[in-house]
Amino acid sequence: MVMRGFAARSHYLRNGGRQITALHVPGDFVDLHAYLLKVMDHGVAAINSCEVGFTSYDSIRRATEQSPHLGRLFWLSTVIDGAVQRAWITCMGRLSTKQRIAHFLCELYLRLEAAGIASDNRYALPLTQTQLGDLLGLSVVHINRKLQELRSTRLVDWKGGMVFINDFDALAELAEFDPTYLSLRIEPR
Amino acid sequence: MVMRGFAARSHYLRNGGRQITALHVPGDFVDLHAYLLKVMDHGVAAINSCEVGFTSYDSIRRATEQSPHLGRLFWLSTVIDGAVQRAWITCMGRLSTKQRIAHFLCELYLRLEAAGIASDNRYALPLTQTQLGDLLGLSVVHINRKLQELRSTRLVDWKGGMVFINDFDALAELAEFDPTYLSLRIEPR
DNA sequence: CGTGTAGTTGATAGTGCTCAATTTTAGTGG
DNA sequence: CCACTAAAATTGAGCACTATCAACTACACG
Repeated sequence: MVMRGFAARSHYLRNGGRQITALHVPGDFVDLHAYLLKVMDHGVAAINSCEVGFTSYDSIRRATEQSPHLGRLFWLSTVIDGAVQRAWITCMGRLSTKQRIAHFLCELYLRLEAAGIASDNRYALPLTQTQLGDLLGLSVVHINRKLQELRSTRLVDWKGGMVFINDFDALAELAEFDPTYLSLRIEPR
Repeated sequence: MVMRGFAARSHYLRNGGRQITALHVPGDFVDLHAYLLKVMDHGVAAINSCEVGFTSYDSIRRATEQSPHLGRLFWLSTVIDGAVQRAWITCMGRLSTKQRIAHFLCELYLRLEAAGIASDNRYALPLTQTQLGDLLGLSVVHINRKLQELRSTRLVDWKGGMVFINDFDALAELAEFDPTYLSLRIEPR
């Protein structure tokens, strides 16, 4: 489990290309999948300096057997990861570059807010533009240009590793972002 | 659970666009996610004429509580779905159109073979090119053209709703397809 | 002050989309 | 068995989007 910092799950390709398939933030159980999938075909790496916690598979097994409720929570955690991945698939397949970036920034804000490490429409985002490209399936150059366009709308800013969302609702509207898939408790914003 | 036929999980966008985020084939538990996620933000629809089985959430809950092993199998099922989605993300982000199509055809062959409804490198694929486009995040026209190029390589054919894989290994090589993520039993091919 | 990484820019070549038309296929009823 | 119809597949043309390559700038660090 990630306690502090960001971690990325990624695939590497023959030509040196890379695709990040999941971004894990503090509070995320990173490798519950691996508890069930004996063979993993990809790697998880820290994005920045991370603090992580470990548990033995044995203790997870015992916990799930002794407490079905806890078992369901673990299961739920992986199911939500799946919902996030489906949202990413839709982003990558059908949204414009600007929408993809906006969608990602919206998603991450809500996830970090839920984790208690973001508020006031701002958060630290320790990614390089190259990493954002690997995450969204785009080249750095293109990310850079579309990011400039996005900044010029004044809806959002990202500099010095900090994201400032000036108008969350408008940004979400732009990205067709619907937070339902994150399964967060619905609270008045 | 799908007993016969294909079903697709998809998101719809404002502009009428559609993205298929998962394709379910016979033997797939389609809505285990929904057992845990009380709110779903997308739909599941039959692709062709389907035969489906139903179970109550109650009986799933009872089964998982009485038999942790069965519970782990259900969980595993959703985790494998997640692995497939991650593979799709990589496809959509970093593979060429021809590779994406080839990757999809390879994946589906192995899944159908495991379900016992495909063998001899051939299977029935009841999708239109439009649906394949919605699945891979591409336009019909583009799908059509790249499909022709793929056919011209003689590695694979697809006509009359039947796919014929003439050289699975070469097709997999082209698509950088590694079946690990499907978590199928490894059998000599 | 040198060094390396990240960010930015311009130019060019692919890649993929849209629109619109045409051909083929499958299914229907006579 | 044939005519009719709707859906699916195919084609061409033009344009928009995105990648690549190659510089160049900004910034942090020792």
